[in-house]
Order: sequence, then structure tokens, then C-alpha cells
Amino acid sequence: MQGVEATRETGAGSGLTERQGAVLEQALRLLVDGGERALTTAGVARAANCSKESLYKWFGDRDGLLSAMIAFQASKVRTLDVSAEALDAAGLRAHLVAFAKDLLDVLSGEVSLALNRLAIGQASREGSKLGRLLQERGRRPIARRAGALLEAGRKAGLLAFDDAEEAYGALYGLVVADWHLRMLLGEDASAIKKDFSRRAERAVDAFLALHGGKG
Amino acid sequence: MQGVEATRETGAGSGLTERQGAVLEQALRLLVDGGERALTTAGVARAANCSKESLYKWFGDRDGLLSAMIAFQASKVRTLDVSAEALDAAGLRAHLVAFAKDLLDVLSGEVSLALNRLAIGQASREGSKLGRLLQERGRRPIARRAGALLEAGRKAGLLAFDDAEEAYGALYGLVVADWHLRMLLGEDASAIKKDFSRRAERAVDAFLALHGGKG
DNA sequence: GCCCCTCAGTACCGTACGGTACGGTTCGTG
DNA sequence: CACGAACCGTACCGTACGGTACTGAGGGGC
Repeated sequence: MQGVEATRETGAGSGLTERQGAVLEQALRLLVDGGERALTTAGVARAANCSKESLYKWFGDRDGLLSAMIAFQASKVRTLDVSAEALDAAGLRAHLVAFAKDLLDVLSGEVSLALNRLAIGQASREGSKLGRLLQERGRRPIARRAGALLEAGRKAGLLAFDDAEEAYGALYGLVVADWHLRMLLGEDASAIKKDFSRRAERAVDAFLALHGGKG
Repeated sequence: MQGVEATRETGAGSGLTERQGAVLEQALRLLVDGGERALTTAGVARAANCSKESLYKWFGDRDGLLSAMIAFQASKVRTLDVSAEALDAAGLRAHLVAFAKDLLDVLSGEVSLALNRLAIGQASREGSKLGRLLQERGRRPIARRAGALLEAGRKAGLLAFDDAEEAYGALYGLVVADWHLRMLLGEDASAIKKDFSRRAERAVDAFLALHGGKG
């Protein structure tokens, strides 16, 4: 069976075989459950039923494994772009609320939290390579999606702002506030999660009060 | 000289001698410079010219040292409460801008960033003890100061909000947005810091547009 | 002048981890 | 059937770190 797997690649065209993807899945599981201390090469090998030698052949070294984990997880999260046609006020609000909910869901996900903790913990090592990777593959796609939505709103005369970057910052801040940091620090997120819908709507309403066109 | 130091306590009444404070200072220096990996007990002992045995006598174990570092740093940051008398619109705005600037300065400080990285990295260990400590000694005093200011503004009829916690969340989000996370991930903060003043003012203006009384 | 306490410096121990090497097994291929 | 590639499982090595024990020196208290 191994020979077959070894050449069949994973869908995302990331150059990973299914076997390697499964190994990364197990590694993410270990990271989520036990933090970075639990993410040892021997542990990954044991959990994934593979040998350490294969790990080093596939990913180079431990840092390569960490990078591959981030890239792999990012490849699974698809940020669907919104078709910006026929946008009225209610539609814009609905899209913004959906974005806000998605944002909160992603940021509060256990894998996202674990990877952010990992990258933050390594930020003072080797030029924060993991941090930059996480920004590229995690934050940027989200910001792009929001930016497109905001631009569409402005084009439709529904939003007013000078700097799109700044407007996105306001939206992000109103939605997330300090919840992300609190969750990263270990605060229990379950009590927070059930309030995401209301929170997203209030934040979007506040954002529209600030930047709503002709409002 | 040692005997003298050993009984003279540090000003904050934290039960620490000056010598122990100096050791914690060196430990913070090591943490800032090299991250958690550089914060070894042997390294601290060498940098502070003390013995490992003293470290363990004073702080129990490595986790005790980390906790002491957080408490020590927090004891140095004094959050001055604002006298809420004679508050007019301009005064409120000035106070809010000052708060926003202080908040950005604190969060972007290298010691703060290093301690946050440390606590976040340990969040999945032993019930995120460091995370809770950082929240108690770091976030809470700041939130208290802001909360008092907001309440004073409401009493003076200058602010309107239902939930003080939510209003504080909006203020925090507008001021900080995702800059804190980006700095934690290792993004260079120097380019950001020079813009703090403008950033604080724009955020406060937005906040006042949302919650400014009769406005 | 003597005792005792504190502390620096160092040597030491156990362990855990990153990385490597090797034997054995399962496949596909000619 | 023979060969080779990929790979699992494990044993192994060097190192680094947390924590402990010991030695010796510098003062205070009486």
C-alpha cells in the first residue's frame, strides 16, 4: 500500500503525499492536545505510525515540520471570495456579519490557537519565520476577503472611508477586541463561543455606524 | 554587603529583596534578548552573578521564577488613576487619547511582548497559570483605569453606553486592532511606533463617534 | 574570637529531546 | 524470482537543561 500512497498527492497541490498529510494531521493533534512540549519528533512518529527517519526525510528538521504544519493547516481553510454584485445595505450587512462570525470561528478554533501559540513562542527565534508564515497564510487571506467586501461596499455607495487598511482595522478591532489574546493566554473559550453571533452583529452595527455611507 | 541586602526589601512591598529584584531584572533582560529558550536557570545565575541554589531557594523552581518575573514587572508599571472631577468634552477626549497612547506604549514594550510570548507559549501547560497571572496583573489594572474613565464620562453626560465592558471592548479594539498580535508574531514594531499618536487620536475619535453622548 | 547563616561557584545526576544509523519488511518492477 | 526503493521500528549518540549537593568565603550576632 505504501508505494501507492507515496506518489498520490494531496488535493491542494502542495507537494505533499496523502501519507505526509496524515502525519501532519497527527502532529497538529499532538500540538493541540499538549502544546509545543508535546510535539516531539518521537511523539509525532509514534502517533502517526511512521519512523523518525521518514520525518527527517520529508520535512528536513523539526522547524521544517512546524512550517509544514502551518502550511498544511492553511491549505485546508478556504477563504471564499464574495461576489460583489447587486449589493444593497441589507446584503452588505449580512456579508459583514458572516465575515465577522467566520473570523471569530477561525480565531477561536483550537488548531488556530495552537498554531498561533507555537509561532508566538518561536517569535524570537530565527527571525520569526513561523510568524511571517502564519501572517502570509493566515491573516492575509482573511484581510483580502474583508478588503474586497469593503471596497465593494464603497463602490456601491454603502460605505465611506479614506483608507481601506484603516477601515479593516476598525472592523477587526470591533469584532475581535482582546478576545483573541485572552484565548491565546488560555482563557476558556467555551463560554465565549456561544455569544459569537450577537457579538458579530453588534460589532458590524458599530462599524456601519462609523463608516456607513450617507448615514 | 550580602547580609545587608538580604533584609532590605524592594519598594513595592512584594516580599522581594533588592538582590532578588536585580536577579529578576537580569532574567527579564535574558528573556527579552533571547526568548524563552535563552532563559535557563544556569543562564540567569550567570547573568545575575548568583548561584543556581539561590535561585531555587528564592523562587522554588523555574515556574516560580517565571511567575516572579511577571509579578515583578507588573509591580513596576503603575497605572495612575484619573481624577474624574470637572470633566468636559475636551478633557475626556484628552484623557482617552492619553489612555490609548499608554496602552499602545505598554503593549509594544519589549518586556511586555516577551512576557506575553512566554505566557502564551505556556498556555497549554498547567492550566495556563502564567496566562491568568498576566491577565490579573496586566490587563485588569488597565481595564480598571479605562472603566473608571468611561464611567466618569457617562456620569458627566459625555458618553452613552449600556454595558461598560462592551464599551471598553470597542475602545480597546479600535485602538489596538490586530497590532498586538502582529507584534507578538515578530513583526517589526519600530515602523509602527512612530504612528502611535495619530493612531490613538483616530481611534478615540471613532470611539467618541460611537459612544459620544448627545452626539 | 567564635559560631552560624547566607550565598557564589561548581560539580554532578537524571532525563528528555533532536538527529542519525541500522536491520527487517513490504511493495512495485523487470 | 531477484532487485531496489520506500519505510517502519528501534536502538543509539550527543547535548542541553532542570534540579541537587558540596565547598568555601564573607559577614553579622554574641
